[in-house]
Amino acid sequence: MAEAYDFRNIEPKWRERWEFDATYRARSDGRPKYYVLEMLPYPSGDLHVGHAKNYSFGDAIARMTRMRGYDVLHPMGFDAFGLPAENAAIDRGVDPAAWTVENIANMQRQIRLMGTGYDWSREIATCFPEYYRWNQWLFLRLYERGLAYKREAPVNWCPHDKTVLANEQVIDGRCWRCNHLVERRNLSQWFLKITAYADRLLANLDKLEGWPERTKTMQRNWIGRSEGVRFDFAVDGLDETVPVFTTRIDTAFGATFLAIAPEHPMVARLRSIVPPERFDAVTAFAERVAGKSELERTSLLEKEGVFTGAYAINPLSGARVPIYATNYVLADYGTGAVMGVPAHDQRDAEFARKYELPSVTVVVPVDDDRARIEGAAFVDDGRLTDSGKYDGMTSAQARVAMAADLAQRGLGEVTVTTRIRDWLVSRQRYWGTPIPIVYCDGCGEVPVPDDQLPVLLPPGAPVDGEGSPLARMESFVNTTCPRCGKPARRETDTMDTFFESSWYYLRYLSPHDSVAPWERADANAWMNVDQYIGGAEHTVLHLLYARFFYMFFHDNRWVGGNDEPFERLFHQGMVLKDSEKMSKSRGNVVGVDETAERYGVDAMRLFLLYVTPPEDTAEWTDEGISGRVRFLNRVWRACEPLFGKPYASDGRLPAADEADDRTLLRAVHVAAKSALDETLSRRFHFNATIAKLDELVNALTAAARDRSGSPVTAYAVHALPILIAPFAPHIAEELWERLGHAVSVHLQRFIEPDERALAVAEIELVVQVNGKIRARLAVAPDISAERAYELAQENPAVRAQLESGELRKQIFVPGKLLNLVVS
RNA sequence: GGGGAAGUGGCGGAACGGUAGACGCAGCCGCCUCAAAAGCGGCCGAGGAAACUUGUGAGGGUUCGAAUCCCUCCUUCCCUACCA
Repeated sequence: MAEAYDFRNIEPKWRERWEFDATYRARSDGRPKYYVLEMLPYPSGDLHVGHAKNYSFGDAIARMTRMRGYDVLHPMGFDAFGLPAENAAIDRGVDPAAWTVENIANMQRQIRLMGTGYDWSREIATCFPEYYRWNQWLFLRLYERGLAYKREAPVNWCPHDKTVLANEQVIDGRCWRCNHLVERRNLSQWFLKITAYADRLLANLDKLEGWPERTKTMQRNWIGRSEGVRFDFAVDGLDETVPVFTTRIDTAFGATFLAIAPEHPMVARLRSIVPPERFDAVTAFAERVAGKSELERTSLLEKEGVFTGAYAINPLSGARVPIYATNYVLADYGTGAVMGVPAHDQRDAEFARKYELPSVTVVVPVDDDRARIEGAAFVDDGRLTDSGKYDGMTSAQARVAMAADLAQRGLGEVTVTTRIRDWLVSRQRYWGTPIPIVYCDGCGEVPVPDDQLPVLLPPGAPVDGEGSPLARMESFVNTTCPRCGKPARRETDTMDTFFESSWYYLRYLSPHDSVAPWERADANAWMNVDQYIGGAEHTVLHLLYARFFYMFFHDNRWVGGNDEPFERLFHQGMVLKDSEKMSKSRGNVVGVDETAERYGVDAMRLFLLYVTPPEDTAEWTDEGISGRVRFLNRVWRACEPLFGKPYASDGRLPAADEADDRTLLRAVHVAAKSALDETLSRRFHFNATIAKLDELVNALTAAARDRSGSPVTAYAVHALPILIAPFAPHIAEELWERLGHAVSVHLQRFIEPDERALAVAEIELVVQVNGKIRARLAVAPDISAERAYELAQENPAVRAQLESGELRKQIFVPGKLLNLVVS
């Protein structure tokens, strides 16, 4: 009995060889470049088959592209700063650096175990000074241009743990660790001015043709550009105005109150003109609302408010309306104040009903037959009424006219408001990049000079969850002012880890550079990322931040080409087990280690690519992967007869005269064409390609029974390792070697689909009568319409149908079908 | 409330206006075997003995022809959410 396919020996053997031979290193040798990248992973725990799906997919694309003659850059690294390491430190007293290094080692081992073809010579880990010094360098460049700045902002603060919490660490308004109510505190925070790029981030989306439409839509919504009018309400009895923003200025005559955020600066200034008890009530309400986390505050459906005791004058209608402090107006969107129009805004309607404020209809539907829903505001455009000189105008006309009038009176202007806010990048945390700023009593805020970078993250900080560890390290805090040399204090906040991941794709290009984060020449050579792969959960955060950074780099001429980093984007789907997301708490995690040990890596990779199209959610089943193990065994047996016979095929297309040979030859090229088509179309539906490989192996199995010695069989056997190489790299390499080849199968050219091999001698021509199939005729592929019609008439079933009426029309699709229209 | 994606056999899926269900999983039958496993061959949407009829969430439309394009509705999943 011949030797069976033994993945336990074969797979590790080839991984070592590839590593030793640097098989997957990008060469920069003049071939066209291709940069394929999976999103920078966080090195957490063990990999499961969900991760494996992502890596199998990216690796298949990289391998296919390399075999098509491209110089492929496919790097890997680790997003190594962040909370899990710090939490491990807090909970178990371990050193975050040691914990992270250990995790990286394990994850590297597992990624290598998968046989992925990364260029490890370019590996990065963001927690090392060689990387994060460039974070600091980039931060300083942003700072110099006014794009990084510090201001007071409300953050989640746990009074018990004395620390700031991320939004996701606030559960039902309480601290996830100690369960104390979280407060919102105004703290001085660092921001990046992404809003300065809002218009460009939005406009450029139209150019990103290789991005999924839904991702672009989500980014558009996130940026949330609204065109409207900003105009001023005068406060009655006070020489002050409250600006409001609205997209529906046409409803201005329907404003029956003015709603302002409790944090609005006007609240304090009303003290002099309102009764003291009203002022106290407003202050109490503001404190109550402000103490709540944004999460809790916005998830409250009930609208609440307090009358301030003051009134404002509507500049258009002249109406005097009460000013309310409310919980549903956000302080940091628009102007923090809105005109309340119960008749034409659903939120205002709910608020007005609760506080018994009047509703005045000023827009009526143009076609009145639409059924009105009781209690609902009429929010559509219509025709104006009870709006003074604007009566009779359409909403669109009124918007123009009112904006013009306000502008002329100097009381308002057409303006644009965006939903996106500046990016809060400072964290009162330890395990991150120190922000390179020094505070000096004499000089103020002083940036650390480039030649003093990196500001090292000091070891041995008190990481115990009791507030900012760096702030409690005297040795870190105390320094000298870079400007005047006097004693000064360091900034003790660290950066959000999204900072690192906003530019890492450039560091791969010059990974060991010690004079710049990357070389412009390298960026010119490799950017853009041709294919970016990652989960849809990063749609608005990472992908927006990275685009913002890249625009900044482009504006500074640090990169050439266009101002978008990612040419094409692909969101891979998840892998479920028992129809549920894999998680430790559910106990349904299918690990990479166990799966590789049990079934082999190649079978795992094949199954993950085969079970669904890559963008779909897949379901893990043990039966499913068993099918791929069977497939690989069949592949092995098909090739086995030619082991050690290097001259059985020279790889050139053999003549195929017999029908069986032609079928086999065709199966080879159908599979090759599928792989190529899926790659070129960027659908990457390799599940369809692998199905064609199944058919090829079925054909080979049949051939082995009948005529194992034919030149076409030998050709197909030699083609098979090349065809499966992108998907099952280990077995492909082993077979290739056993078939007598010395150079890696992964450095071979992929099989170019050949028209002669794809051609068939005979096709089945479908004959329809009035669209219903009545016959299938075996004919030559190039049969003419006339001849097809003649043959169709000879067919009894067709003839019977034709007799039922008169032939009106013939539709002939060459090589496919003939449709006869009879009536 | 807003946005997006998707509904095809027992299951995963294939079919980018032209033969619906490729390929695989599960199941059934056979060969091989003392037997089992593995392997190999065959069957496998529904109704029907067959001819044939019917069938891609529901309904309508466009077309010689629709799973595919358009409209209405239903269902599921994902994202987002008091954004004025």
